[in-house]
Amino acid sequence: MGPCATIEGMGTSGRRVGRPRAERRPDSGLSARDELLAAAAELFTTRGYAATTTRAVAERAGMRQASMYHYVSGKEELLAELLESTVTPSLAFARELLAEDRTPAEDRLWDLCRTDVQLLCGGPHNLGGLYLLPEVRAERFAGFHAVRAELKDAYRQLIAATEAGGALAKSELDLRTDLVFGLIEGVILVHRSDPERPASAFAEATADAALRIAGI
Amino acid sequence: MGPCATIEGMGTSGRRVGRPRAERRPDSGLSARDELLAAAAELFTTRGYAATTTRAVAERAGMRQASMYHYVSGKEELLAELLESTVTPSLAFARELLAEDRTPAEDRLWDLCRTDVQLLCGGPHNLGGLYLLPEVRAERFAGFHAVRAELKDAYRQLIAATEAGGALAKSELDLRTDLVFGLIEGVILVHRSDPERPASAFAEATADAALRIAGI
DNA sequence: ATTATCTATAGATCTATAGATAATGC
DNA sequence: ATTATCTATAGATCTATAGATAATGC
Repeated sequence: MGPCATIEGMGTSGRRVGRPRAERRPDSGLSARDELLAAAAELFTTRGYAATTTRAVAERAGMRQASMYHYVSGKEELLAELLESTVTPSLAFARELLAEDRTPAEDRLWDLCRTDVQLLCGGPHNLGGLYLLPEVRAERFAGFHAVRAELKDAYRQLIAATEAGGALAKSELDLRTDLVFGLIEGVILVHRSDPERPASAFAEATADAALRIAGI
Repeated sequence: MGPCATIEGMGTSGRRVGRPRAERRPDSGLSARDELLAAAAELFTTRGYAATTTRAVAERAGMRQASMYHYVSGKEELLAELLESTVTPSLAFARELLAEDRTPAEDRLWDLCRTDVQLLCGGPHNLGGLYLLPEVRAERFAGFHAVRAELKDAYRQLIAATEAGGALAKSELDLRTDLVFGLIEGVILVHRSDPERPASAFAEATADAALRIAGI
């Protein structure tokens, strides 16, 4: 490895292949694709998906509208990737928790709620807000929905494994699961309207509230 | 009043002034403006605001795109009116409850939660879903936000008036208010993903859950 | 030669207005 | 005469492609 080695995709140092950009900007350290994703995250969550133009995304990422197509096929791909990248860490954590069967289910449920809220609200752009976009229901994002459904099922399993949850009939268990899940998603909205509040304290309060809803 | 008297704005009977519509449809009993509002409600909640064209709204209301402008100034006016018409009944009910100071605050809070969920999820088009649209944050809809803030304050007052709420510090009271409010709005999302479930049972379960969050 | 970008633009919208038209009302 | 509608369209987008260009790599 010579002195020119760089991490792939990163624009770490001065000279880069290809025609220079029209407007130079300080190097963010992100790859062009990641800059597009970050730009899309901010614009989609604040203005909405349909209201965000490809020009707005590209220009915020520091390139011209047409150049975006060198990295992605269009807006849809950006949203699909953002959605999946947001829910995947939550699901990974949920799976770990499901496997820890020596820890009381109550504690694991609390942990999942707290972590989920923290992941959704803790990032720079309130990525959780993406879930609320009406366009997300489209067939195109079935992949995201599948992962999200699996996450919801993890909530259901944990609720069912608690002392109070073990006795519930199926319909009652479904209802509580929906309420807990609804609280987590509703909290995204609250965070959206007041992004100043620190996510960590908020996450713990939400987890407390979720346990109360679950009946513990 | 002769036999031709009709309720104003209603297309109650056969002969109407003005050029006939290009496509005749059975009379819905609604005024043209209300048909536009109903069409907008359905399209905005399902496809989103920005993704809904004036053509789609007008055509669903049974008229051509340009004819819409005879009744409204554009999409914004439709959304503004829908938002206000959705939150106003909730606020009216909240005010009634605040005045009933002989009823325990716990009971009134439960009632407010139940009624709010019922109003938001009970209608034909999940109007509550309008709250979630990213465009709603725009300055243009300040009127709606003012009413919504007043409703939230009613929640806060009721929570503060409960046994458990009386002892809370301000920051803790705010947090619980946000969590309760977040639950109500989150429930709209749950309802959106499963509109089959009867709103009434759901509304009561949500009210129960809200009281638990409030610490009762 | 390869790559990342640019500029330019065709084609497809979408909104809001202008002006015509087909009813009823008087 | 008044009204509610229509058709037509100008002007303003917005997306995605074609083709040119300005770097580095060999």
